[in-house]
Amino acid sequence: MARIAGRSYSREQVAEAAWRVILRDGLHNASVRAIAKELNATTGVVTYHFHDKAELLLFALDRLGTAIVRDMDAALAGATGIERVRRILRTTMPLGPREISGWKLWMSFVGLAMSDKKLREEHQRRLEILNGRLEFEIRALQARGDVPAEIDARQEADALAALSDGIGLGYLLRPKAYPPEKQWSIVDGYLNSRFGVARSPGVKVPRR
Amino acid sequence: MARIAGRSYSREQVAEAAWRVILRDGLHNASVRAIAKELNATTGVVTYHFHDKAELLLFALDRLGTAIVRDMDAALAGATGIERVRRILRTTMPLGPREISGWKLWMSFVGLAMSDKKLREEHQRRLEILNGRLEFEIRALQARGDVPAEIDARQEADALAALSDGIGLGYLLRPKAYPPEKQWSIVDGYLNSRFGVARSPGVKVPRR
DNA sequence: CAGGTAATACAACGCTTGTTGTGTTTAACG
DNA sequence: CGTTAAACACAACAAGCGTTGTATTACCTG
Repeated sequence: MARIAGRSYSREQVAEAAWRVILRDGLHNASVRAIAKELNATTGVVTYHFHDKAELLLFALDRLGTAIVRDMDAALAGATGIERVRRILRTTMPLGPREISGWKLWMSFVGLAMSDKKLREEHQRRLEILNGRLEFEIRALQARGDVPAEIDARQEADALAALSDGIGLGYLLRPKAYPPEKQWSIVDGYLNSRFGVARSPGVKVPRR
Repeated sequence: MARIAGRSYSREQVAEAAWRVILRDGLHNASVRAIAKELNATTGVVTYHFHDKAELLLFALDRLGTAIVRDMDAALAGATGIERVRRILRTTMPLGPREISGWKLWMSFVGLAMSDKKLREEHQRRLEILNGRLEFEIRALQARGDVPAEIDARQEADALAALSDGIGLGYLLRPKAYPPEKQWSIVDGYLNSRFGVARSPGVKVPRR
C-alpha cells in the first residue's frame, strides 16, 4: 500500500502513463523504459507493480474498459426510454477528445489481440458487457411498448453495436468522413427507420 | 527482373509470406527473419526486394487492398440493382475463411496505422475506394427509382460501410456473436428498413 | 533511535531486432 | 566462352528489448 503522497505510484498511474505513450508513439513503441520515462521514473516502478509487461498491458486494457463502463453508467443517470439507448451509444462513439483517445487505445490493442489470447478474452468480456447493456435497454423498451415485441432484442443490440463500432473505426481512419454530426445523423437515421423513433431535435453533440 | 522459374522470388511472394506470418504469429512477431524463413530463404531476399521493412509492410497492405477490390469487381459481374450492393458487402464482410483472413490482416495493420502516417493514408485510400463504390451503386439505384431520391447517397454509403465494418470487427473479437447467417440477417434487416428492399430468399451464404 | 519493509533506482544479462556490407551463385548476353 | 549483373546467402553491427538481481532510499512501527 502506498505510504505517502508525492512519491509512490499506483498501478493505475502506470497504466495511464502507458496510455499516453501508446497515444503519442504507438503501441509498438510503448516499451517498459518509455512508460517509466513518461512517469519521470525508472523501470523499477513498472517491474515492482507488474510481474510482466503482458500483465501491464492487460491491466491497462482492463482499466480502459472499466473507465468506459463507468462513463456509460454516469451518462445513463436520469435518462428514460429511448434516450437511454442514445446515451449508451454516445459514450462509445468517438464524439469528443476523450472518446477519441479511448478509441485509439482500443484499436491499438485490437491489433495485438489478433494474436494474443488473453487480450482477446479481455476484449470479449468488455464487449459482452456493452452489448448486454444495449440488449437490456431494448428489452425494456419492448416491455414499455415503445418497440415492437417481435424483433430479436439480442440481434438488434448486436446490430446497433456493430454500427457504432463501425463508425468508430471509420472515424479513426477517415475523420473527415465521420464528423460528430454525421455520426449522430447515421445513428439517428438507423434508430428512426428501425424503431420508428422520432429524431432528437437539434442533434446536440455536447459533452466535454 | 526474375530470370528463371523455381528460384527467384517476387515482391508479391514476399508480401504473401508476410501475410502468413502475421496471421500465424501476429504482426509484432513478423520480423524480417521470420518472413524470410516462411519463404524458406534468408533475409537477403527481403532486403533485396524492399529497401525498408516499412516498405514491405506498406506493400503487403497495398496488395491486400487491391486483392479485395479485385474480388469485389469479380463478384459484381452480372449483377444488377440492389443485388450489386449486396455483392459489395458480401466481399467485405467476414463470411468465409478468405474474408476472415483478410479481416485479421486488416485489423493487425490498423493497430500500427494509429501511429504510422503512411499506413493510415493507405487505409484511407482503400476505404475511399470501397465507400465510393457503394455510393456509386446507391446513386444508380436512385436514378433507377429503386431508392428514394431525397436520401443522401454519400451518407448512406458511409453508414452501410460502417455497419459492415462494425460487423467485421465484432466478428474478429466475438465470432460466436456474429455467425455468417446473423451477419446477413443484420445487413438485410438494415437494407430492408432503410431502402424498403425485400429480403433475399433463403439467406444464402456460399462462396468458398 | 533502531529495525523493517515498501518502493524505487540502477546496472547488467541475454536475446532479438532492422540494417548494412560483402561474398557467392546463377542465368542471360555479346 | 567469358563477362556482367541480377538474386540471394551470410555474417556482423549497433541498438533496443524484457527481465533479473542487487543496492538504495524513505517511511512506518515499536
